[in-house]
Amino acid sequence: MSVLDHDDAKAFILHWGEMGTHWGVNRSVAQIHALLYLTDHPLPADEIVDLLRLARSNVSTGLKELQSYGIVRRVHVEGDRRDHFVAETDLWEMLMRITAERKRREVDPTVALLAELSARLSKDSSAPPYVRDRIVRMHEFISTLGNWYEQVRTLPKPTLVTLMKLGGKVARFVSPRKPKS
Amino acid sequence: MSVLDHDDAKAFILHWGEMGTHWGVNRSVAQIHALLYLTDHPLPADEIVDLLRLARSNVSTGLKELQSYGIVRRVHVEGDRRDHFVAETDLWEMLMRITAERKRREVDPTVALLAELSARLSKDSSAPPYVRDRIVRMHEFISTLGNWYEQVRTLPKPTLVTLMKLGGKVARFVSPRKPKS
DNA sequence: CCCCAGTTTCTGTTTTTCCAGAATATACCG
DNA sequence: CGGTATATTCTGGAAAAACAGAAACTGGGG
Repeated sequence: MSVLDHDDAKAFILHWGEMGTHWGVNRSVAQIHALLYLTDHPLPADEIVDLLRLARSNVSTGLKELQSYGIVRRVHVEGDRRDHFVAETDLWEMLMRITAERKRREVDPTVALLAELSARLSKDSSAPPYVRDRIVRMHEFISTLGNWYEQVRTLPKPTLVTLMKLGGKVARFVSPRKPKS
Repeated sequence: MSVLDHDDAKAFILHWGEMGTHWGVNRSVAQIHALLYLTDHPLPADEIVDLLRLARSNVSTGLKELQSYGIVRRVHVEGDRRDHFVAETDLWEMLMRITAERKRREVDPTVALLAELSARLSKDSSAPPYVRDRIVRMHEFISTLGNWYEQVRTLPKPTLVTLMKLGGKVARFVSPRKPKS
């Protein structure tokens, strides 16, 4: 008796797995996440193995990965020596943690590289000006996005929700010359 | 004589390629994009082949892909029968087009699936309530994000830039009870 | 201090993705 | 209407990623 008895749950897990592959997350990891997300009680690794038909080793690696994102955590279940796992179910929280971790892993190193290249290019008079210009602009752009993200991510969840519901209307605050039309 | 004579340009192109692989974009495609981004004049496919050491066929496929994202376009060069290609250099524009296309390709189908599953689960009394609940919440969440994105993306670029520079300060507009502290 | 359930790391295999070159198609010119 | 230059699609092989199973490790009992 598990969520996998339901075709809709199965469909969700499969889709989530595919989705993962399109965003650079391995299929098994995404499937494990989907399974835990749908389940309302902690699951031990063995059970994940049975349900998703994955090798024990992959489940172990996958769980480690999900924990490093902070969207799955180990919990202890009374009277069972095995580790059990549960997923974050607050979707805002989940999104924030995933984006934060991906920024750390991929965006930050990119910004670091761009900073280095920008610095070197500014001194190198043999570099074509348009190359320098484009690297510098890319650096500024990604840095700015990154800083914006770091600021926004610390806002309280309810504020974020409100802002999102506002949608395009936030623009009113910045361009007061443009009335409701 | 090309941008590839410069080590910094080379480094950028290689890094951009790797970056691609981490986000589900194939390395060649990302490299072609980086090369065109750094170059200040239209390049014909053959030249991309020489510069990046890729097969002609892959360059063709890659360019098609980049064009489908709308971040590279074909231009004609006086006195040359071959197609030439240039990349979008406005980074906001680039970001918007990439995100729009990825939403179309990956997020929209996901929302569609979630809608279907939600609908079916609401009628299926045999489904555990927590499964229904979690699918429904995921559906609402992603839909909301999607709608927010569609609204924001139509805002004029300068407005977006201003909003971004505001950073966390936008929160002031929504929670007026919290002064500057 | 040894045993054993539970977990992680390692290694060879399978699967998937990527890509070079060949084959095919399309546009342009005389 | 050929012929040539350019571009795209197809296909088999190479490279990379994912995975299963075995081996190694860990940490509580007894």
